Amino acid sequence: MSREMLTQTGEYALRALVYMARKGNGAYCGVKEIAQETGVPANYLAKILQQLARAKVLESQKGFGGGFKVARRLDKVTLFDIIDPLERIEKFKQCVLGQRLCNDAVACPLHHTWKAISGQYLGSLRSTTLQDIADFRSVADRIEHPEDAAQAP
Amino acid sequence: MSREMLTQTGEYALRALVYMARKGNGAYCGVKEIAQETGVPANYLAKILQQLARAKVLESQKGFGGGFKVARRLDKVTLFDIIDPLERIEKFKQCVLGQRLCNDAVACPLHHTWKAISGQYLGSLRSTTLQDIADFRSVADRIEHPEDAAQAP
DNA sequence: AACCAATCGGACAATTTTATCTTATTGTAT
DNA sequence: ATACAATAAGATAAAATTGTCCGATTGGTT
Repeated sequence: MSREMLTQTGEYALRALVYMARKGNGAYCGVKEIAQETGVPANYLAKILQQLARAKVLESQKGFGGGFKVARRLDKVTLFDIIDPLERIEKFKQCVLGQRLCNDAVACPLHHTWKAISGQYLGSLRSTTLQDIADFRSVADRIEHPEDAAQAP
Repeated sequence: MSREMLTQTGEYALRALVYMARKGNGAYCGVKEIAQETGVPANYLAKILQQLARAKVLESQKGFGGGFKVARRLDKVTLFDIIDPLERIEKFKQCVLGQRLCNDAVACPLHHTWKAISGQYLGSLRSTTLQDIADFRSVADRIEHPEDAAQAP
């Protein structure tokens, strides 16, 4: 059993959702458009987005003008919400050395190290929202468009 | 391209090396013995240990009484040394969102989050040695054998 | 009502990872 | 020298992951 931080599938999902979040308007996004813009294989992306729709992270709409859109407010969707339905994140809770018994009291030699690492990983996933990402401007961006940065609250 | 913290292969390697480190004596360990004790498939383990021997982390000895042993002092072998030959760890340096350009100045929305996460991961791998692990006693151990713990320096 | 765009879902194909098996070779001990 | 224990190495198989294709279905538009 492997401990992926991010499978290919998870990365594709992030790319797509980040694209959708940054696009901003509440309209449905077609799979083709997202695939085009993010470089993700369209058919595979469709499957991934369908899974996220089943997990209530996205809403899908069939028919003309249909597609996918984020189902909740952007600040209510964490990276964890996106990745969890696609990968078995519980795998991080299992003992790295495969010991049957491994917890804070009876620990394998790597238990604490591993707990710290995976804790930070999962913590970051849970505390970062699509809103954070949509708002993000890189240093270069801020230099080019200084008026957009550091606005009053 | 997926970002594994630890593939099955990597986990097997850790289990085996931790077993060897904790066994302690400088003798060669047979693959069968290690496989038995760690629950790793013997033939597959052989392949993994051979890779680590090629990477100079282990030494192998053929013939009667042969097997594998750690090639350096335990405090000179980090977890990174063990995992690096088996997985492509550079994958952590690549942009999570697949952007061609992504660095501290021109960053993708996840660059900093990801850099922190992977930084802690790689840091832990580089700073934890087999010696640390061989020395490790769990809380329960220390209660059972208090004389072994907290000895004078 | 008929049409059309787009998802849905299942089947299938390719690739990568993991695992096994078999044979050859090496090196030590008797 | 011979036997034996154990690695080395290559071929192959199984499983999981990733990717493709296609027909069915849905739902809005004209």
